[in-house]
Amino acid sequence: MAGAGDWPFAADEAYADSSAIFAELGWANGLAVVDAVGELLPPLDPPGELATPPPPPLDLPETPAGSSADGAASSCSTDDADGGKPAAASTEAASKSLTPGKKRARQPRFAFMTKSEIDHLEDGYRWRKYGQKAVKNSPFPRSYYRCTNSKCTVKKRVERSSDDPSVVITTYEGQHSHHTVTFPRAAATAAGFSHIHAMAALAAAPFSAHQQLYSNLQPPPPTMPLAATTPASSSSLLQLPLHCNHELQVVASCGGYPSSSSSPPASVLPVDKGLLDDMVPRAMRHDG
DNA sequence: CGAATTTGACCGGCGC
DNA sequence: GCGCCGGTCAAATTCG
Repeated sequence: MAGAGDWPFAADEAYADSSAIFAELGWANGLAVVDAVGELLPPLDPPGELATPPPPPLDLPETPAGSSADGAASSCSTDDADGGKPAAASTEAASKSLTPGKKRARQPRFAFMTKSEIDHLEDGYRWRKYGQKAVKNSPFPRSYYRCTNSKCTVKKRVERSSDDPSVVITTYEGQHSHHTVTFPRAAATAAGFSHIHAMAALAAAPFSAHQQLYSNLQPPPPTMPLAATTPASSSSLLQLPLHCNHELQVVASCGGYPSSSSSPPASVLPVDKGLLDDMVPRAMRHDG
């Protein structure tokens, strides 16, 4: 597929720490941080400090986003495992159940940080925890979840930032092959989970959408097809075209809001229309 | 009773 | 070659 090379997580294994992913995205000044109450939070204080250990020079082996306009294309999709250096551990363990010589295709990853006291945030999908590991340099364990849909291979990792325990780092891997099972839309809205929902929706969006998103995120913003009507000089509002002809607005805080306002501009507010609900045609909302 | 979680073991890649 | 580490498996346990 063309353009897949835009995926910045080519050699995701290089990102020892999830925060490094953001750094790579140029979000070091303020990751996509949302609060469980639905408010987009200003960039975490010491910008970049979230990257627990100073993000090492991300010298991606040979699949850096951009090393190839279309060559590294596969880097993100699945077979990049061969393109870049073999995954440190995300695949081999799985290879246990695979025939020798066959590596599990690596899935694209999408990570975001959420300020919340809850580790495992509701995102509309059902997950089953299959492991928990202590993380080096972090007092908090990392939990591994897998989508309960047997046909869905999406996984997600949840861990707390060692620098800011109030921040939960969620990393999705793969795409859902189905749609959200159930989600208390009203409750979610009431609880202000819109942003989280949006992020989760992103994780569920077609990969092409991811690419779109990331290509938009790539700094410096080229001719960003932004819908932002406000001086999004420091924050970026992205419109993510989805397959169902709806648009999901995602806020990527890249340095805070315009100094003039302490809250997100109206146009940056979450779409309060039931993100997944609107994204997913009702007819398609059958599990599996 | 079935589903989900917990937890220790195991595997393989990587760095030294 | 060895030890560390991340990721996964699977049996045991807990929960609804």
